[in-house]
Amino acid sequence: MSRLQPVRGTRDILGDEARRFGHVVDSFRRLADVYAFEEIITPVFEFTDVFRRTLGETSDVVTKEMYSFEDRSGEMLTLRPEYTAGIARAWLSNGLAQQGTAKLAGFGPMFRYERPQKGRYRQFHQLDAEIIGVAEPTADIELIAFAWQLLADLGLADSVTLHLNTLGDPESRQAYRTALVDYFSAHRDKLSDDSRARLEKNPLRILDSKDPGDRALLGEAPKLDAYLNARSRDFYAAVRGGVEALGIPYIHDPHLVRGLDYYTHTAFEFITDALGAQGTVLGGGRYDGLIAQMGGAPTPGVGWAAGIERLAMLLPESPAVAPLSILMPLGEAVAARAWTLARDLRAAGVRLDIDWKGNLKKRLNRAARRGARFALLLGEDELAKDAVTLRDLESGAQREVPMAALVEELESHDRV
RNA sequence: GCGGGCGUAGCUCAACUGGUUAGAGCGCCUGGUUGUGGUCCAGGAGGCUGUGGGUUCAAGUCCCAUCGCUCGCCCCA
Repeated sequence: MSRLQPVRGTRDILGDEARRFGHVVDSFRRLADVYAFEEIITPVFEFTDVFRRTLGETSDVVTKEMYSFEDRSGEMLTLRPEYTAGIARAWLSNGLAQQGTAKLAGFGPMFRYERPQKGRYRQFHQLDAEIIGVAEPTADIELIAFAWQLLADLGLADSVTLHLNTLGDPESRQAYRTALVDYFSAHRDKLSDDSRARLEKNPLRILDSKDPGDRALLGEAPKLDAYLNARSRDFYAAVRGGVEALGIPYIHDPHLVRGLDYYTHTAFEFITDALGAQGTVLGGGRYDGLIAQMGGAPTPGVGWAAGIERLAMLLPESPAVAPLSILMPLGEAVAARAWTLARDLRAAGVRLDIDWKGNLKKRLNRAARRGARFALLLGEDELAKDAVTLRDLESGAQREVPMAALVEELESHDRV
């Protein structure tokens, strides 16, 4: 047992959970296509530098939270902790700049070496959507529209809240940062230990501290609004205008921040209170500085990512499955016909399983407990007539149906 | 990396202050004779009590360590 357990923070997804997971992915892919995003599938691991360059050498993230290892040829590799860096790398590797704007969407496993919590695993899965090459707020709005429609399609419109903020352009952001450092430095003795460390490494993060003492200081703290230049103000106004035009409810959240320097302008998160401390279900923002920081020509970008497991957990109900039919061949003599019949029904899209084993009583019993809708009995009597006995497991009614008419018969019942 | 709670069949849980072959329900399998279900009856499989040490005549029960789960903190790209 001990050796057969999964690695810490990893897990098997099966049964109803797998159905929910699949439903989230299906909804995302359908909508990504409708919004005219191209699918992009990037490797699950990259050279460590790809992530290190985007995150900065000193951050906790690099030093203790990436799944890094050396391969046999001595290369330092890292299992991707997020999608964006890989997409940015792919954009550069493939010379996609030549094609102008790119709207890219993908999903898959991500890896972070951290202590598991509710809805937070070492291997988890994300949906991701990015627009690269558009400097205008239209891209931000389109991404939020996409995200909102996805959440609404999943039945989550009422259980999440959109939090929206701006970090301003680099000039505004820097001015604000300086003001914040000045302010908190003056109150250094009242800050929590954690926030004193943040003062050095990541002052914006003090704004979303959970420490009550820190929070008490926020009231008097400088507000970003006062430091936004005209360009930044206009940009944010345009994003808000778009979101409002679409009728998407949101709250302006001045404490919603991003720590890294390449983030600019828009930051947004869809948050639920149903998942404890891990309430963000979908988050994103603009990262105009990222591609330049990776070594490419300065290129604007916006995107978001969403945790598939978290979305799956929040689904109000299990996804519907198509009615299940079970073919029950009775006796050796009908085996060959059972195979061809099953093949034809499946080719026509009927969801069908075959139960070969046990007496009929056992088989009907099993079928009922599986929640099957129809039993198809094929014995020698039926074979002689080129028919099956079709039994409705809900009503108990049954009658003989010619094989040729089966597909139509099953489909008409599907709609009941 | 730090702190709190918890680990007994697939699942939900029992086992008096340490005391003999660790039990129950659900689920699963088989049977109750030939092709008609969810009920009922009978039987069966399935546990090195997470793992490794220690204390004791005796450990599921006490102690230590470790692994895992869980709720938070740090972090959240």
